[in-house]
Amino acid sequence: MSKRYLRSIRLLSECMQLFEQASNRNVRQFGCTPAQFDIIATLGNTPGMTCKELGEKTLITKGTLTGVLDRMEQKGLVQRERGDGDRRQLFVKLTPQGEATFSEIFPKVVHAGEQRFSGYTDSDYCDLEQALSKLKKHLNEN
Amino acid sequence: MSKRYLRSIRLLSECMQLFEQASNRNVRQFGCTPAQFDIIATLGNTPGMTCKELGEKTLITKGTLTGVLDRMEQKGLVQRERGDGDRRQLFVKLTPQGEATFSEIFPKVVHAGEQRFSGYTDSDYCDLEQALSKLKKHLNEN
DNA sequence: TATTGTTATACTCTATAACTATA
DNA sequence: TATAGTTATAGAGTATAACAATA
Repeated sequence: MSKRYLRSIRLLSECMQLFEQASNRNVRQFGCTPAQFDIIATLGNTPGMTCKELGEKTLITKGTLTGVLDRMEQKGLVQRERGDGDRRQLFVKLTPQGEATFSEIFPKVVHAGEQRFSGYTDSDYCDLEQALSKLKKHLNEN
Repeated sequence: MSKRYLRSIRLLSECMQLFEQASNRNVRQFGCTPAQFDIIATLGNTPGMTCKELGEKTLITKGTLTGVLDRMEQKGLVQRERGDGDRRQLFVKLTPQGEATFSEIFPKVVHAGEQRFSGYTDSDYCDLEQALSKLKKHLNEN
């Protein structure tokens, strides 16, 4: 019987869409596409990382990543550097301007999102985290 | 303190991505894009609906929807009809071929997704549904 | 005047595969 | 041979605004 499964998946997808729709609109108002914001948020507060690592964290495939990074480089948000070790790897990091964008936008986006959780109690968070942690573990294993 | 919020949102997004990545790959193997599958799944087992209604259910904006429906019409999956009532509205429904595609693909996609929940107990489902229902309600209200 | 859906524009993401350069 | 990243290609989704037909 797949009713139970469908109900859960539908709920998961509805929650994600409800959240993302508002969040994406918010991000775009700051002049970033969702993918670009994802990269800024991933690179923020790090010394940078290889394209491979960045692709794995953001789930953007390498061919796509090149294009996204090209546009961000044009906007002066990221820079690519050949590292000292393996000369096939490119090291991607935020430029000073990228850092500034991160510092300015990230807290605002987080704050706007957090507003939607106002009234969520400790135990609400706890239940949600537990249920989602279990789901994540399960999805990773199956 | 936004740590709690960030942790929950990160988990939500990770679960969704883990699930969607596999599901989208699966859907594409059947020759549909995720958006097209979304529309087929929404129209399946219904007499059809207006573009407006379809857009609301799938969260595809009207300008985009026209393009998606164009491609699906070309593939012979959907048809658009001017209704009897309000003559501004277009009624969208699956063609017989669209119905056949729905009947063939939908169960397979559901089944493949359900596989990843094998081992999920009744109480696991229960916890997940409760946590997500509460979240959905909350997101809708704030 | 407001609403339904289309058109037009410009951009962005996507999958995929072939390619370059290193290893 | 394998890996990191780019290039090339074709298609698809996105936001946005202007528009036609109808209400």
